[in-house]
Amino acid sequence: MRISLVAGAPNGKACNDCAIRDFGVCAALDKTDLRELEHLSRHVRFASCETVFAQEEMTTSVYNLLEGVLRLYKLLPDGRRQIVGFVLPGDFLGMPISVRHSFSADAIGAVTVCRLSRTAFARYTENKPHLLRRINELAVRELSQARDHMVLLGRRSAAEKVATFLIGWRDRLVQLNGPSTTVALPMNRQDIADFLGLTIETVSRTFTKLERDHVIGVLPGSVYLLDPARAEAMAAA
Amino acid sequence: MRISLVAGAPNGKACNDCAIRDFGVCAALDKTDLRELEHLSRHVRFASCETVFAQEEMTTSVYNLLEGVLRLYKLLPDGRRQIVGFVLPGDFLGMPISVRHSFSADAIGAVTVCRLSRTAFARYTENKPHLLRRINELAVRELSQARDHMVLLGRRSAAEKVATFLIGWRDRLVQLNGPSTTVALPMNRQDIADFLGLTIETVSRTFTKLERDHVIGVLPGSVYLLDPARAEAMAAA
DNA sequence: GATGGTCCTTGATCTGCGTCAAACGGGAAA
DNA sequence: TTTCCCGTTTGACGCAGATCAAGGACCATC
Repeated sequence: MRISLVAGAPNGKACNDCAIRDFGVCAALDKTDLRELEHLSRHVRFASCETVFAQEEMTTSVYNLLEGVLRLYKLLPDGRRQIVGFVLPGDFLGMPISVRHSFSADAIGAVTVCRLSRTAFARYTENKPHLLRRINELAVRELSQARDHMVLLGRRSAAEKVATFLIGWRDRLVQLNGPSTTVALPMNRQDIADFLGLTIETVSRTFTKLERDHVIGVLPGSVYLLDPARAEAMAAA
Repeated sequence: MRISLVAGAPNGKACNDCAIRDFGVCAALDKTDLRELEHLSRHVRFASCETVFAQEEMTTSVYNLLEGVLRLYKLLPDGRRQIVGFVLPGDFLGMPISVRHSFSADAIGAVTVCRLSRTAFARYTENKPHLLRRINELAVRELSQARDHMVLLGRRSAAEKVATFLIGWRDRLVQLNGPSTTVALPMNRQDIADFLGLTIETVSRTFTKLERDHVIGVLPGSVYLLDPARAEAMAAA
């Protein structure tokens, strides 16, 4: 975990030209609001495996992810890890329940975030019901995803877990980058295992099995879906 | 699942005298706001095992639980069930992500809910930033609980799951009713199993084992903690 | 008091996934 | 080219928890 690089403040037209302008939290804001927001935000870059914030740390900031991928995870005292989510560009990270973070976030590959002071952002939202509703909407969507993931963790087999993960991840990438035959997997096998409540060996074996069954093809850093329908069926049932 | 009984509209002082006045969503509202809200809400009672709403149904209402306990669950096509939460008085049920419910809610024992039209409530909240912030706060708290539960489902042993459940449930009841030596368990063993991602047999065996180890005492419909420290240690580690 | 139903517990056995251990493969450094 | 490293795969084996099956315990109804 190396020292993070702080980029300069976004220039005058930064927020308006932001890559995630139209689908992040900021989608709820008009040009005037955005101009005000620009003064509160700073772009910050993190190298692979750097920690954006850690469990138990004070929550001083909120974040929008601009580029790259983050993993969010919780650790048990004995070191067992559960990844509670992966964060993609446009996702908002800024609804701390308490003064301390209840999970850690670190970079999978290089990332850029848009960071804002938590208190300044709270003040900013205070009388912007449209923004509050937007944040609400995002929170509720995340809650819904969290519940879906509970079903996966509590009630699905290893093969179903892996298939569900691949389909879900593909759908998120498609929404971001448009259709593609291959599904990039920037996270490693251990991350996938800790997300699905499995071991790395079981994930690896399951990938191999799906490959033998001609459902997927496995490449370094990605997979491609040979039989999307089969994969979707496994994810649904 | 029998027909639900619709109680009369709350009388003039209902909202102000409401049992959950001070800790539900409505805690964010003053007397004037409450008076307005009264016209939008109806108390509805459900008998044990009646369904308040079901997965895939249209979301027409939002709810505050007044009395009793609800279970929230998702079903897989083949019937596997994951309970995603238990609802206690004061809890708010009203943040649908889409036009259809993504989970079902039904009564564990007799319950009373305060029901409001979803659209009327949305209109009501529109220019009440304090209420929006309150709803946000509740959503974020639920999200945090959901993530904790992911850790439990993905990374804990059966004994840890049961201990964590008992401690968590006790804490919620204490917050509601004050300290007590016994922990009421209105839900049955199958519910506990489906909440913890276990089978009913494993839950039963784990209760028996905790009793043999003098951690808990098991009674019909409740348990008491003989060694709360041991139970808490199992829940933490 | 008998009957049936529901929920819970217990025992015997099975199995999916975890654990332990070794080998593979591709990229970086020497 | 060789060596090392690290992420990944594969194999052998073990076990926590699932499955299958049989018994309680309690309660309502007759």
